Amino acid sequence: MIERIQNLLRANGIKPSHHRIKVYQYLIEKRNHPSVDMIYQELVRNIPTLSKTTVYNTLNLFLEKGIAVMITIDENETRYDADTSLHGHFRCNGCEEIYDLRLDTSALEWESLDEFEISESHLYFKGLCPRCH
Amino acid sequence: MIERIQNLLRANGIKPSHHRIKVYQYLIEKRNHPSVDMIYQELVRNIPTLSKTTVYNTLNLFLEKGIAVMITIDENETRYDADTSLHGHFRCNGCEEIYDLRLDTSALEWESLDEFEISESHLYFKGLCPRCH
DNA sequence: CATAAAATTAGAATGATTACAAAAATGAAA
DNA sequence: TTTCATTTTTGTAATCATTCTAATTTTATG
Repeated sequence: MIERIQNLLRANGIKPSHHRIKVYQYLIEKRNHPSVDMIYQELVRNIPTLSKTTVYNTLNLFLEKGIAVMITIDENETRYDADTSLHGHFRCNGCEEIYDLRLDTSALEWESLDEFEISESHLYFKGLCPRCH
Repeated sequence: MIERIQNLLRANGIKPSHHRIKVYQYLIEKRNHPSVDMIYQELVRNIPTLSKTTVYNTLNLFLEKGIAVMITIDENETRYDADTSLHGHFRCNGCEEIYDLRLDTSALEWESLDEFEISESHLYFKGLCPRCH
């Protein structure tokens, strides 16, 4: 597992330090679209010297190298996702859970965007999830 | 014009004060998806006593009453739009312009969302616009 | 005019994020 | 192993958008 992460990081031009591996592992194991603080609070339990700045630095590096994406579904905290494939999100206003929305990518090939060069696509909804509805 | 705005505000349960009318007028005339600061800088030229807090209060009231929506396409500043119809946005990484994307709303009726009650939909892209491309 | 309610203001507080410079860890060469 | 340069990490301070709060001004009403 760790080794697979190391290879993935290296393949994307990221030196696989212990902290970086742990942050990436958190993202792919929890799949919970965490904020910086959520990652920090979890990891600091095992890495007492961890600095929140390191989590910021690491995530910004992941974004830059394209192995994670930023989600702006929460107005005051950035969320992160290691699933960089084209998909949407749903944030429940009741339980605050963020769901992944697998979607027919053909629906996202818009007509009038011919001349536009798209580098990022963001799609999300808010409302109530089945459990809270 | 002013009168039409007054009626619209009143119809949505908002007392049409001078400041509120001006903020709303800015939104519908400029159609530029402004930040709070952009609105403030423009209006303060004619209303020297204007406070930025008032712009914040006013926009939050508009959101609450449903006559404007928040756009999170800019990572560090919230943008606003008085067009509350379902449409997307495109932010050019070159000129920073935010374009409206009229889109086939049928494409946004996703399959697996049956049990979810949607109250907000957000769709945006980033990249290069035709001029900057 | 008087008075209560609502709107506006200014400044302080909050909180997420970034900047920065020092300290620690890493890795290669001798 | 030791040295030395490079990279990573750290802690603190700075930044900046937004909200809070309490005072002031404006508005509407009797």
